[in-house]
Amino acid sequence: MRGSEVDLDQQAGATGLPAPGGGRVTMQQVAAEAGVSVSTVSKVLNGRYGVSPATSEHVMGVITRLGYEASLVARSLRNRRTNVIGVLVADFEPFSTEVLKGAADAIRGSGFELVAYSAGGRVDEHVGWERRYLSRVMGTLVDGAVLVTPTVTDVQYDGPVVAVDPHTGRSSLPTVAGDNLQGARLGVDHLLGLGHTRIGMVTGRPDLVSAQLRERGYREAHAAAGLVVDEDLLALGAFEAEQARVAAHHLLSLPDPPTAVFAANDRSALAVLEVAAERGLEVPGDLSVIGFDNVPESALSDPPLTTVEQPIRRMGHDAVALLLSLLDGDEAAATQLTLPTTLVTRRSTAAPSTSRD
Amino acid sequence: MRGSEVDLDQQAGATGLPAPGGGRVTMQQVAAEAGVSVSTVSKVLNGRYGVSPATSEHVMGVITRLGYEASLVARSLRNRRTNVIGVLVADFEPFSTEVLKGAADAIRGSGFELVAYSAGGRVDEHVGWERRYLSRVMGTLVDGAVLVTPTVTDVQYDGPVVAVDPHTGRSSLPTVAGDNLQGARLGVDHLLGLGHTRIGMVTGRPDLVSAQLRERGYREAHAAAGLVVDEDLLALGAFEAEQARVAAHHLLSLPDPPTAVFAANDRSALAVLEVAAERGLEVPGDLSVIGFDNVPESALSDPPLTTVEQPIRRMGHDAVALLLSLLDGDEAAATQLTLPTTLVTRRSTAAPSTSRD
DNA sequence: CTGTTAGCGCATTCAG
DNA sequence: CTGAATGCGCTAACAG
Repeated sequence: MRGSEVDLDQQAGATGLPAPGGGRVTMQQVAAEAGVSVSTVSKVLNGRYGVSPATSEHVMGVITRLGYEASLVARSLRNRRTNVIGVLVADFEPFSTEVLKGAADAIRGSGFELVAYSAGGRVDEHVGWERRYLSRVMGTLVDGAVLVTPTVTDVQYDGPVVAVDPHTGRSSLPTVAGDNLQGARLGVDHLLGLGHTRIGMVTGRPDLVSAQLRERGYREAHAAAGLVVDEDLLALGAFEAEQARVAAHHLLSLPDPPTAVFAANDRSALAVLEVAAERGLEVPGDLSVIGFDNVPESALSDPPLTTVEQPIRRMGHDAVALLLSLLDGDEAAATQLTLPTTLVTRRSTAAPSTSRD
Repeated sequence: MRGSEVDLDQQAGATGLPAPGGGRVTMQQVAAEAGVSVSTVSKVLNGRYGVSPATSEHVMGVITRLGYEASLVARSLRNRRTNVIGVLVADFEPFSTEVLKGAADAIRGSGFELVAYSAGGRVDEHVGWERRYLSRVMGTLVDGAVLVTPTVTDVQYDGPVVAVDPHTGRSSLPTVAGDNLQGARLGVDHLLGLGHTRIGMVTGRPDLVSAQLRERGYREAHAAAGLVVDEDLLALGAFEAEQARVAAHHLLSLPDPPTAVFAANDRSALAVLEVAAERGLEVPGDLSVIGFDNVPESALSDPPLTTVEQPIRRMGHDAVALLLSLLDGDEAAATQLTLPTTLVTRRSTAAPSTSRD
């Protein structure tokens, strides 16, 4: 690990030795090595005028030779503008990483860099993680931020912030979301069309608008079909695997259990699939299951999941594009985007069997 | 956007007004509002002794009221330790995001936070992006870093750095990788077992050991089966879609084209699938295709891709776990991990048809 | 117990 | 054309 070179004292001003293969190279060291002052190095680095070509070239040489690269942190602290966009997520899971891929698509060639930040699932400790994260990075590390599935509505903030699949409420944040209402209707109509009449729902995180809209779609679809919904058929899944498992067990233990389940997201749907398997239920023979999101993982299940697709990558893309416009001073860009959803039919849904075993 | 509150001059010392819903709250503002000095606020925040309970409580109150949160950047600059782990990627694509998910799994409950950093695909400009990234964030923003698919071998660095799927060469970096040799043999043996004898290969990025090992596995499998490999059947895909398309076209235009293709990664395999479809070839009827990686996307193709799985998430997990041990001072943890690969049979491979159409 | 001082790495005045 | 001084937001000595 340790190189065979002399071990310099990193604390002190150093003597200007390259310390090849060693720790971070600082501007101090470059300056010392080049025999100039720190500010000259800075000027060279940023192409400021007022440096002789000779000095400039010499310093440049030292920079490349030492492999110097400015510290993102120090530079951020000094400058108002960092050319870095932040994507703030509660956790890195299939949904947020899809958003990330879309964000990366949008940032390519823009000259911006991307930083994705997560406190590692310590979310439940504090609802409102997004405000904390924002405070930590906004205005210093990043010029603007994309919030993925924030938990609160009042994320008023000075800098440019765009929310993806937000807890909208009466928030005025620019927003990108899927058409959750239409999507839910699509999903439930599919089940209805197959002939199901007892359709359970594993609901999402109650504080998110997306979850509320999906439940509303479930209800509207029933109403449109002239069916009344049995409130016992709704169970809280909270967009989360463990809770969804509990919900699934509850629904399947009902005296008159549902023949199909609409899960508020794919993660929940996958949990329902698991529970069904554990209870010896065939999917889709004994139970149809449909999800929401169409994360790539939904195609990996057995059977592959029928689900409502939202264009997650595109949501990430559009969120960043919107953010870049905002950073460009285009206030008019601040809108609430809604992207269409579509039904992806795979093999977890079928007509109900006439007799239940 | 702008709140209805007074617009404070953010530059000057500020008068201590909360600026609710406004920009970043700084420690200055907290101190002013609480009527104490900045250092006192710092002490309260970090639980240092030497603050009266009364003051402490008061300051705490102001902190929560103003919603203050320390700037990650400023804190990083001052402290040697930041409690943040960096995952450095060339781009956010299916492979690197799987690693991210695994990293998140490993970090949960460790008290560390996760920052994923990408310059947004500007990689080809400079081979050796990892050294630049490292310089930018190591020692300041992050305590240690995971490098995903680095391009060079000589990433000597002082701090704890672990590489995932590296360009190993004679590098001494701690490393986590899939068993590429065994995986390639698995894949090609599968094709051989099906009865294929003319098997094309879309090779990977020549500078990566993983690519080299996969090609070696391809050759060894042939040798073990007593077959000589036709060098015309090897085409460069570089782990990248566009290049892989070119390679696929080349292979399928050969006078005596292959009946099966082993692609060095899933991205390439997916490209081969596309090209086959464009040329009116049935998969697996006319052409069998097998990939490598088993990214979730590989199940979404038509037909779903048969592929060699490396446990990517686990690789991310283990890389972070290793990094945490290193940070803990456990030098012994610095090893080269190789994780087993397995064959995932889906529907893109079959026995060759006796007569080609 | 509290405030003042110094400095992390860098970019920007402003003097020389 | 160059370097010394200043400050970004924060923490850690030390002095009061």
